[in-house]
Amino acid sequence: MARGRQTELAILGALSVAPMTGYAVREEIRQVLGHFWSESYGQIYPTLAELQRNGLIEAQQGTRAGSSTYTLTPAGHRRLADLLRQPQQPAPPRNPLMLRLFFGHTLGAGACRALLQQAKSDAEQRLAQFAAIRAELAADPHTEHHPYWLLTISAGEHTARAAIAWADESLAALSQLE
Amino acid sequence: MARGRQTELAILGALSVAPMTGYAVREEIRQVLGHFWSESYGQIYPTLAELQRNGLIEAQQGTRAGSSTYTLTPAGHRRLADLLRQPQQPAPPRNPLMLRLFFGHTLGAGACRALLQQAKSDAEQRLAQFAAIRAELAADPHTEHHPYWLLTISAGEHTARAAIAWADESLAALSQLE
DNA sequence: AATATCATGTAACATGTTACATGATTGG
DNA sequence: CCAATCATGTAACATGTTACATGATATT
Repeated sequence: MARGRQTELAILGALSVAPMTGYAVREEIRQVLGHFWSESYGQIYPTLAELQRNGLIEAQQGTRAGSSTYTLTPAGHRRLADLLRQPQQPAPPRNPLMLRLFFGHTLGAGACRALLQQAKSDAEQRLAQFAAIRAELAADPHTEHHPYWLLTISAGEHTARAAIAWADESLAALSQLE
Repeated sequence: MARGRQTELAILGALSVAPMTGYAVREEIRQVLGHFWSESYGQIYPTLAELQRNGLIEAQQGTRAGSSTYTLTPAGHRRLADLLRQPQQPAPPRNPLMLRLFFGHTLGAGACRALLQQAKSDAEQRLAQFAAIRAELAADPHTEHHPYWLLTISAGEHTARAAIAWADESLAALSQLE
């Protein structure tokens, strides 16, 4: 019980933007928060049930038979504000790319180059996706949320550009090694 | 069984640098890989036992009664090289800071500013730590590993600098909002 | 002698994904 | 009518942390 506060926060947050079904919560998180968050059905449905039991959300009849659209109650809004204010527990870092490069001597210079090139092209793809999201946001401005959503996109862009610069530098350094 | 390949990889990698006890493996990962990896005792000791059963590592009598120093066997070296070559399963992203900023409208501009300032000062501290690690590495160069270890430090530095620039930009943007 | 650090190990708990089962509705 | 998508839910599995129990050795 007491499903992860993080999951609770993500779900209450999604429902604070608009009422929706569990399925839609998952899609929303995948498509909108996808660059920095994720939740699976195995987390979402049990958490929705618990939130409802605790009176933080209410179910309305959805557009289909057997489907429910959930809405935040006033208590749910308060709970969301409360969770947002609690300190983030920093997830222990686990970066599989760095773990491999750290043992680059054993892995070999060629394989390291391949990893770096992959990392660079991943970052470039992310940059393109962020550009697309920016365009979407500009077309349909959710006034209150807009500036904050731009903040998170900007973070993704800064990180991606840093990754590209680092990969270029590192590829050059590896070339010099031979 | 079949403890996470990631954990296996981290432990075999640590032992490939030098033979050591389980306790030392944990310390090594905390202090040397700490910026991009972590393992707990609950993972390390069972994994060491399994690696030994599978003949990938060997135990020697440690300096103390009841303690074991583990060394890679030739099979262990092959296994490490094999694991390093396998594709990284990308851990689903979970960035609690971004999750909070995304709901910044509900959280409030003041609290967002505090989060950004904290993020900036964290990044500055990381930069200082990386500078210290660079100095240490320069004093005692592990010839073969050296260039690869620098790669991972450089990644941390690029990321930290990007975080600082992003935080500054975002703080300015939030100020304009009022 | 007391305290800190080195060292091993596990049980209880927390968290999270995957794969499956099930069925309604929509669009071609 | 058939396929894709919407929708709910759970059981089995995988992963990982925390807290505790235990004791040896080093340091002061």
